[in-house]
Amino acid sequence: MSAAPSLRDLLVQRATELLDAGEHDVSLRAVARAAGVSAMAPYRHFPDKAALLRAVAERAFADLHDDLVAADTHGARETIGRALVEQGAAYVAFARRRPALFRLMFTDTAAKDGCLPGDMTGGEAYRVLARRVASFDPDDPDTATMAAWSIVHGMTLLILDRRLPPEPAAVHAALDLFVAGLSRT
Amino acid sequence: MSAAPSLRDLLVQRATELLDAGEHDVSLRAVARAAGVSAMAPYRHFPDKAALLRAVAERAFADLHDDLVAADTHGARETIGRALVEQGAAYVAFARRRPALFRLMFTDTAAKDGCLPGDMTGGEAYRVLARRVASFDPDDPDTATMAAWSIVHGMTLLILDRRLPPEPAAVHAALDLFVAGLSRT
DNA sequence: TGTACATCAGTGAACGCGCGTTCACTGATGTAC
DNA sequence: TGTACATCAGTGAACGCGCGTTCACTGATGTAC
Repeated sequence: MSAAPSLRDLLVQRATELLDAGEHDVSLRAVARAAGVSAMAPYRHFPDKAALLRAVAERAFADLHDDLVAADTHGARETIGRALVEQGAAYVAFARRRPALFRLMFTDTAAKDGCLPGDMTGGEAYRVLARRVASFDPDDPDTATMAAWSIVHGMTLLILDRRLPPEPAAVHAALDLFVAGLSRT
Repeated sequence: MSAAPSLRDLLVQRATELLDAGEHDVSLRAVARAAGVSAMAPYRHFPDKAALLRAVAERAFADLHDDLVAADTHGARETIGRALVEQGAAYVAFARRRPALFRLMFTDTAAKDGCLPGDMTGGEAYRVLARRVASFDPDDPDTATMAAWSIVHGMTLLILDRRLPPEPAAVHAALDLFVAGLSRT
């Protein structure tokens, strides 16, 4: 672990910035350009483009994890149900703030075949959600977690794809409805 | 409406077939090739590539609509809750059968900006779902429909992206959980 | 201390590729008189 | 019936583009003796 800022880190950083700046897709050459380096330089640090994107997704999953933890602990000060709703809202908010990055994290393209970057099941971010859901439905936590993740993920993508309105009030209402149903099970 | 099979229809057909054959993306030239026609021929029938894809998505939405209606009426012979669950399972099954087409239908890319093909809200397929949901929660049907669509859509994409297992039993379990919660509201 | 060599990050030109789209065209069909 | 012209679907060559990746290289740094 050297203290010097490595080109590797810089490339991940620049790629993330390009995605956050609205680039729906990012080319290896563009990342190199943004880092002020030749088109070939990235190959010193990554075997190919997919490997760079995998590193970008991994760091993004860590960011998402932090957001979920923050929302969960904040919400838990009121009620357990509130913690779950706040987690969902944070998930949506993350994707709205960083849509291209979010799609990169979750979309399984042929290029990434066989190697899911930041595989959420078994990942840290997933566990934050799973633990909170388990406090509601200890009988079948797997099914409840699957349902919870699905509703949040679906709402997120439907909003990104402009099929549903992005209003926070609507998001909260739908999540409240789901959590209310869970509580009464 | 001529009886002769137009090249326009053939292009839509071939594009759909290419997507269903596993092409994650489809190029205008590939579609023309598959139709046995020069690369320029499609421009006689569509102003550009996006217009062709829009036509493909529109036809696909009609197919999805038919699947949802069939599942709904089939399920409704038992209970109303069953109809909703079966609709959700049919949505997932459609996407699993035709993943590339499904992504084309719903993903809002920069290319399609300002013109959502088969906009589901306000579309026929959406109404099939909305009507069934309304039979559960007449107080706030919009929120309940949003939640229902979200859970189904999210489960679908998480399965396509290999974040959740595709087992029908798991899908049904999660949908049952949601519908049970809805019923008790 | 000096020399010889290995390592390693980054360069810059070039490759082959498929793409969407342009352009000017061909040749068949329909239609007006 | 014949001629002149417009319409229209499809052709085929070419454009410019950015891409991921290859290749042989340069020049700085570290290390063994």
